[in-house]
Amino acid sequence: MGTPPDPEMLLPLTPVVLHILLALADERQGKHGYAVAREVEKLTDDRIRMGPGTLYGSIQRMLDASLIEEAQRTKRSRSQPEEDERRRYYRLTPFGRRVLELEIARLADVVAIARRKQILRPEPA
Amino acid sequence: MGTPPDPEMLLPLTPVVLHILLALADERQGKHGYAVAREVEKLTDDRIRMGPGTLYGSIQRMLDASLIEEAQRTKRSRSQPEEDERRRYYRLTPFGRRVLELEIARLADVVAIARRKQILRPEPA
DNA sequence: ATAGCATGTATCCGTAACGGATATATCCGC
DNA sequence: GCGGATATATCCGTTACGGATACATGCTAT
Repeated sequence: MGTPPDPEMLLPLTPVVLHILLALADERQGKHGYAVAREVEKLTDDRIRMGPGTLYGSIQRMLDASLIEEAQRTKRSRSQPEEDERRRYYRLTPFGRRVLELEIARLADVVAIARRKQILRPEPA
Repeated sequence: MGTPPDPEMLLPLTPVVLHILLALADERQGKHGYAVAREVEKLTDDRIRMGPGTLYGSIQRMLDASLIEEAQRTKRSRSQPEEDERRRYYRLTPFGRRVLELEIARLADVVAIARRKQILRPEPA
């Protein structure tokens, strides 16, 4: 029934949304919100930090846009039988994955343009 | 008197601000607002379009942040003695240039992270 | 055991950015 | 001199961000 959404329409992503998608990109099982925030800080060497307002507000908007979905809690091994009940896990939807791919391709273009205009010094090692 | 501003504090740039800086990056003489908008559309293959609100609002904010400055109108040759009086020219400040460099370096890092996570297909030619 | 801190989620709300609509004036080609 | 592209300016509704606050749970050291 719903018209399949055009991923291009969501571009450009905001930096926050991009980094959340990136933080979730290699975790099939998903991550919970707080872990996403820590991953973003780690990936960006603390240059991007997310307070709770930004984090949970963005997650809600991304759920609404079907970029991510809530994932089932995976059962742990006998050695780790219990897990923090408060956690809510999220993972990329296939749609979110495509949006991420397109956004990264767009950013690669931007960097290429900047190189042509000699914004960057030599090639990064 | 004024404390020298830390360029890192302005990052990450919004996509609009980034593209305006990029459009001005290789023009020492500066460009006028409307020409900036057309350059951005050209550079992004029409994926980013700027209406007047976004364009002039962003220019004003960038002036306030000292990322750009108004440039003197350059005298034209005898064969082109007159020029559209309405135009206002802008160019990067040294500070704006540094901010642009840092932002591009940051984006290059983001793309590199995405490659590590196998978001992108092979190397772009 | 309990105090203290990190973990974890949620909401509120002020500020800023975006972006369409509108207005107005000038330039250029016919 | 008409019409469309050029050029700038302002207004204002919508959205995203981001700090503050709140509150509950898990962990660890004394």
